Amino acid sequence: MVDRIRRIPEATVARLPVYLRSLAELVDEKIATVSSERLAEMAGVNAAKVRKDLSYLGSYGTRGVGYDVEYLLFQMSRELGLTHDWPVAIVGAGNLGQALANYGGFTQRGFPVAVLVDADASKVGQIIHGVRVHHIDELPELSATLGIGIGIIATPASAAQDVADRLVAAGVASILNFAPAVISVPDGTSLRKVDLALELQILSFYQEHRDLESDGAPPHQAPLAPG
Amino acid sequence: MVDRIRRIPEATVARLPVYLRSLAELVDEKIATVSSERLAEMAGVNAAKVRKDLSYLGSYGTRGVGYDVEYLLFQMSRELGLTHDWPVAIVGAGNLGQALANYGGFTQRGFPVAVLVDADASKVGQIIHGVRVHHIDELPELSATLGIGIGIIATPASAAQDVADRLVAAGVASILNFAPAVISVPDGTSLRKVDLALELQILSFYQEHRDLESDGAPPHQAPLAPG
DNA sequence: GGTTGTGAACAAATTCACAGCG
DNA sequence: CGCTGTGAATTTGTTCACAACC
Repeated sequence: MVDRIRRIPEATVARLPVYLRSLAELVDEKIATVSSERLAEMAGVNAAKVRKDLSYLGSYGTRGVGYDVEYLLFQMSRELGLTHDWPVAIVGAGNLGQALANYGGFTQRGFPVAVLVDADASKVGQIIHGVRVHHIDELPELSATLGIGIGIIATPASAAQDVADRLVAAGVASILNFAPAVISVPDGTSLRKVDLALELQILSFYQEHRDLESDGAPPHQAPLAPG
Repeated sequence: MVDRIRRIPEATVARLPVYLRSLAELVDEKIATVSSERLAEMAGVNAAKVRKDLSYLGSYGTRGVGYDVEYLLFQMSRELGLTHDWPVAIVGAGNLGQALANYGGFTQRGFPVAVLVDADASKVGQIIHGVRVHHIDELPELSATLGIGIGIIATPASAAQDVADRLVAAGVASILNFAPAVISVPDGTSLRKVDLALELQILSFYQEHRDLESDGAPPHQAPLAPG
């Protein structure tokens, strides 16, 4: 495979972290090699998809043998940009923001919560789960000083667009939005959304339509969001 | 359009709640009619997609005019199964579970948190944000008594599969999994996943690859997860 | 023999473009 | 005339099936 213009499909990018997690488990179990079949089982997809996905990263497998777990883990980490930490800022120190600040999974996976930010002056100065709350007006300085690469919006929907604008203005180029609102960002800014109630509404649809269908509707299997 | 065998594509189902939210905003603003163009703008998609999506629900628009907001809202609610409440059980009364129990957005959108469930006996009996914690062994009775339709897994990854099995055994047919683990459920059970760290890892990829591409890579625009 | 890597076939989703209708 | 509804075209994603290779 020629090494040029390897644009990785969005659907594949969305699955790479799942493979990564599976590989990390294999490392823990001291397993040195893994087949696409085994990896597929762990990731909850099929083997052809695993092979196709991994092929976008390069030819890192060995025919007749499988993939070297550690080597593949390293290559994938590199491709995902996970060889260094990405400090994040959480905007909104309410219930959700506080819970996220306390969620160990972020730091553990290389996304230390460097700062909490809120518009409410009475919250500023508090230390929540070891993270200091700053006023949102300080975002530009904080962003530069702490090297914030990712902003998490955990505010009410009504504030979300304004917060997004401020994050962008502060130089934060990646945003994860938990507010139940559609927000828009300029080209060059990455945006993903997590809408909790929306997920339940989707489940509601499939529950409501369960065995209403006469003929072999597949049970609902949510794939990972592309992107 | 004949009314038979209207199977709605997964990608469409995943967008319906976004349209629903937009319609609710229009109702608040006392706006009676809306064009696909306007709705598209609010939902952050394009107009052709809105029209195609809505066409799966039926022919509810009027050519030359647009869609009646209230009528469309009603039809969509009905299709999504949101004309009645869906009580949910949250499994795992740790940080995340408690935060979710306290998240007003669920109840407000028709998903009241009826019960928190945990394996830790010392947590049982506590009232967290108005919700009583029960032992996980009580799941079958709770499920039946409270009419639980949806279970939310907010446990560590290591417990997730076991919890899923217990939910299924208790008759809960829809599961939303927050644990960073792949879980499998039998046919007939709906499953969706929200993996917080995974979203950040995807953002990391696009941040790492920003303007590495020579020629017109589109900026990352995360669509909604199909399903 | 066993497993990868990948073209080719297939399926799903998106977008175009315009006929149809109010 | 304006906007919906939808076939057709296009793009994106998945799966198949097998040649290539260890």
